[in-house]
Amino acid sequence: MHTMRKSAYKSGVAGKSNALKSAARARRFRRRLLAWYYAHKRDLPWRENRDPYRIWLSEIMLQQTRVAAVVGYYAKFLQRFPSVEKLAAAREESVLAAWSGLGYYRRARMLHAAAKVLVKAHGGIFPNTSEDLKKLPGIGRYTAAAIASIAFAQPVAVVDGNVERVLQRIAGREISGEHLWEEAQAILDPSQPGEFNQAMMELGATVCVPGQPLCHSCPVHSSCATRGPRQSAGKALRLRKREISYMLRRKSGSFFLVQRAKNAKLMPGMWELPELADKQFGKSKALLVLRHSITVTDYRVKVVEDITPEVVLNPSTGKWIQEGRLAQLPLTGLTRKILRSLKML
DNA sequence: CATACGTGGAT
DNA sequence: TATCCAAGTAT
Repeated sequence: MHTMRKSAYKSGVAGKSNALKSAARARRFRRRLLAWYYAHKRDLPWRENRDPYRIWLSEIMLQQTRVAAVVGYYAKFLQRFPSVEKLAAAREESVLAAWSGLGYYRRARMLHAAAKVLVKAHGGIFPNTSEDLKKLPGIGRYTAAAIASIAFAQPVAVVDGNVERVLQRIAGREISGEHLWEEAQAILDPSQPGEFNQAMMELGATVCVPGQPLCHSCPVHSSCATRGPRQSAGKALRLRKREISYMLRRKSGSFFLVQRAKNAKLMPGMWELPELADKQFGKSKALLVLRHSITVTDYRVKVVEDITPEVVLNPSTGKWIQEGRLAQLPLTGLTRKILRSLKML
């Protein structure tokens, strides 16, 4: 049996929620939500068991990433790194290669770093409390609570984007910062925290969605103060626009690729097609033009055939890579997308 | 507390 | 086409 830390859930024990004003209402909410969850939950691969390694991996992959995008990566990653020991023993480049295309590559580096800590300092055994899990690289407050509740049944609530939206709609008002965590903890069913947390997120992801929520299908609509769209507090951040061109050099089954600087802020150490100097955009015939956005910039991307190499920005870091080796290399998502568009991957 | 970090599907 | 935004974390 694991040790509970008072600080981790003290605010919830009294069951004081502003969103659900009485204990009776909170109980009804829990009962209806969980009944709905058991009947409607999606059959997802990380719900097969409570293996903390599998739960952990799923939670890291799901950070800011849709379920649909994760499912395929999850299966392949588990096949490649079936245990925390295997992951810890791997080279970082292999881990990044398995992550290539999923985005937010820092997650993969921190996952790898955390695996090494787990094996070296914890004998490969996962801490079973939110507080201790949070000490590992890449595990913040949300992920720590998710793993602790799902894998170890620790009664700690999670707050992610889904839970935040559900709580706001239920309460019918803005809730922010620490108050969100207090509300979530107050509503949590402490007897089945992992299922309850997942039920809240499932509701937010499939019913209580942004925009037009499916209130007619909602198991807790009678508890809800909003029952409809919220006024969006839209903080539309403008994407910068930029043009960029890459060169495709191909020779007897090999591609010429360059490695990004190890200390680059964006995708350090990952491999991509050689980039051409800015002024080269539009000067030669495009093999392919596509759009691609990377965090805060919206790129118009042009891929040209092999032309004068002196306009290549960073040729010295380049290498000829055999076609068959591409899968083992940490390619950027954009490079992957380009090669796939050209049927070369 | 604001910002950067990737990508692709939904609206 | 343009914008939103998804099971967040680190700085």
